[in-house]
Amino acid sequence: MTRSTSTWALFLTVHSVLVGKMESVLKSANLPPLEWYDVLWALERAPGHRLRMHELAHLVVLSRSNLTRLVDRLEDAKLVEREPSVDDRRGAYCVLKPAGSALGKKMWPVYEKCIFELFNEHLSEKEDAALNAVLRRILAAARADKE
Amino acid sequence: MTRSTSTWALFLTVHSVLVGKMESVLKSANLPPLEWYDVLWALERAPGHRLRMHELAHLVVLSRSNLTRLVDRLEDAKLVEREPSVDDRRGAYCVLKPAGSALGKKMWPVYEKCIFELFNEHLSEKEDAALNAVLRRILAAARADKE
DNA sequence: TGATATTGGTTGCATTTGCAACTATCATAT
DNA sequence: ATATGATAGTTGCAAATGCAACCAATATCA
Repeated sequence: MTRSTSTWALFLTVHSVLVGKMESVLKSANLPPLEWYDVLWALERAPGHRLRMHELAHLVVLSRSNLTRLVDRLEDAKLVEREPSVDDRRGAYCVLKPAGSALGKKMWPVYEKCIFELFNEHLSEKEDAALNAVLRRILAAARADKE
Repeated sequence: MTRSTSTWALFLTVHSVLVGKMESVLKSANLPPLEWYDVLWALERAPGHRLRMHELAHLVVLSRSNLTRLVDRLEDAKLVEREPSVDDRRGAYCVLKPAGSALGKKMWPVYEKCIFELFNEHLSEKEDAALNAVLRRILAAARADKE
C-alpha cells in the first residue's frame, strides 16, 4: 500500500477524473456518452461495418447483457441495426447505419480534443510509446490469465 | 486516431478488464466491491478516522449524491457512522467504525494480490516509477484545469 | 441417433447511477 | 440587519448495470 500499489491507485483516479471530464464535455456538446462512440467506432472499422454481438461485446469490454441494452438504445436511435445471422441462427449481427457513421464522425473531433488536452498533451513521444508498451503487456497478461 | 490516441484506448481497455477481474475476485471471496474498500481505506488514513462527506467524495472521486448513497449502505452495514459537524451545521462527518476497519483489513490481502498479479507484476521498478510520474502529471493537469 | 453440454443472445429484477431540485447553513456585502 | 450567493448534503426519479435465469441453436460424443 506504500509505493508498491500507489501507481494502481493513481491509475484508478486518473481514469475516473478523465472519463468524468470527457463525459461532461460530450454532454455539454449535446453528444451521447463515450460508450456509444466506442461501439460506433468498432463498427466503423469492422469489415462490412458489421460485427456479431459477442465480438462487439469483447471489443468494447462490456458484458453481454449490457451490450444487448446498449445496442437496443443505439437501434432506437436509428444508428445501428440488428440483422439475424444466417450461418448461425442463434446469433445476430450489429450493423452500422449511415446515421451511426455520421454521428461517430461528429463525435470524434470533440472526443479527440479531450484526449489530446487531458492525456496526450502531457506525454512526450517516448513516454507515450513506453506507456503503450506497458499497457499492452498488462492487457495481454490479463487476457491470457484464464479469460 | 492512429497511434496518437491508441494509448488512451488501451488505457480504457486495461481499466475495464482489470477492474472487472478484481471485482469478480472480490465477489467470489464474498467481499464487497472495490469502492467500499476505497472509502474504508480513505477513512483509515484520515486523522481521527473521520472525514467530511465532501472530502471523502473528492478522495474517492465520486459525485456527492453517489457518495451519500454509498455511505448509506456502509452505515447500514455498520461499517461507518455519520456524525453531525459542530462547527458547520450543514455538514456531517463520516467516521470509521471498528467493524469497518476490520473489513478493510480483511479485504486488503485479496485486493493486494489482485493488484500485484494483474498490474505490478508486469512492471519493472523503473517502469512503475515512470508510470507513476506520468499519471501524477496528467492528474495534476486535469485538476488544475478549472476543477 | 439421442443425451449432454456449450454458446449466442435476451430478459426480469434488484441494485446503482446521474442529474436536477431541494433544504439548510454559512459567507459576503451592502 | 438583510438580501444575495455559495456550499454541504440529501432525495426523487429516470436511466443504466450486474446477475442469474432463460430460450434457442449448435457441438460433442457415447
